[in-house]
Amino acid sequence: MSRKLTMSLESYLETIAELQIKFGAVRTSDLADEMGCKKSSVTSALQRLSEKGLINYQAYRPVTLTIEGHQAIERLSRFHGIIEDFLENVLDLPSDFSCEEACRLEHSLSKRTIERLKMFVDFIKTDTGKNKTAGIKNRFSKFLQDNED
Amino acid sequence: MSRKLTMSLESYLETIAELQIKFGAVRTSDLADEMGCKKSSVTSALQRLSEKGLINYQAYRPVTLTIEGHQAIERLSRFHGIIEDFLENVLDLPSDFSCEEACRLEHSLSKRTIERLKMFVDFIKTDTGKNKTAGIKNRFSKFLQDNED
DNA sequence: TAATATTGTTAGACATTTCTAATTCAGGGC
DNA sequence: GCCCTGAATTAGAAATGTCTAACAATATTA
Repeated sequence: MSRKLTMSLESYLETIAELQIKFGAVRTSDLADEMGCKKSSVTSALQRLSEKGLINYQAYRPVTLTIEGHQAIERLSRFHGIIEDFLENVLDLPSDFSCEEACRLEHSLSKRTIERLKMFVDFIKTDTGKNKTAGIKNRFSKFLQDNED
Repeated sequence: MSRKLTMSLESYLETIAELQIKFGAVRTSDLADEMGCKKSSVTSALQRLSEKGLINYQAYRPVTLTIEGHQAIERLSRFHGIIEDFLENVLDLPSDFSCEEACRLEHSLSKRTIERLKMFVDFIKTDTGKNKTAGIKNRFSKFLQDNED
């Protein structure tokens, strides 16, 4: 079994982390609801995550993340944050959409692109355009308004 | 059979289009080389693309795109171009890397994000920062140099 | 043309991901 | 303690996507 996670398993792992914070114990049904799939699919995913040592899983019991599971999540959630920040605060997309889109993209963007994207967001936030009044973000907002279809 | 393409089939279709321009006829072996997979995987993909009506396929003969195939490609290659442009000319990443990354991302980014990204790249290209000398691109380049690790 | 080399396909395997349907388990009520 | 209900799992199917190895078709070339 390879160590690398598929997009699907990454999503399950993240959702486990979310629900753990939200509810404490994480049950199969909650995961199925949140992921929009059947419970049997969840069981299958849990078994595969368990084989990879990312969750503590025993049949018929709530699951928890292992240390390794938490580490895997950490990288993902950092990626998610950077992408969401870019979509919402640079591209000026609505926050709910940005979050959903980040959920997809965090599994596709390479580390290299992510890190550069972070640099760019940081840059945009500090850059004021030297004319004091309007930073790039404001000018882009105006640009969007001027170019509405 | 669903009409929607998977990432994998999208990649095969694009590669067929590329090779068609490059070589005229598209053979299984060329596809396998370009995709970095075995010929039998190509055959399997070709059969599925054929069922979806995207390519003209007959065993042991070179393949060509159908009208539907061309249409599918059009959307994808536009997406690819926008993403590559962003990576290379806004994030200032190397062009070969940008192309590879765009190949992955064109299958993940939503239409909405792509269109907004295009607006943003257009904006960056016109925005000169109002101080005549340095546009955003130049300032970001400088920012990157100042913040090297 | 006949032998050979290349190219392409099939068959069969395996992993992933999902579903439905059947079964098993755990906790609460009696 | 026994039964029932709901939660969870298994079994079995299907689609995708890939591989290896065996086989078939085509091309080359002697």
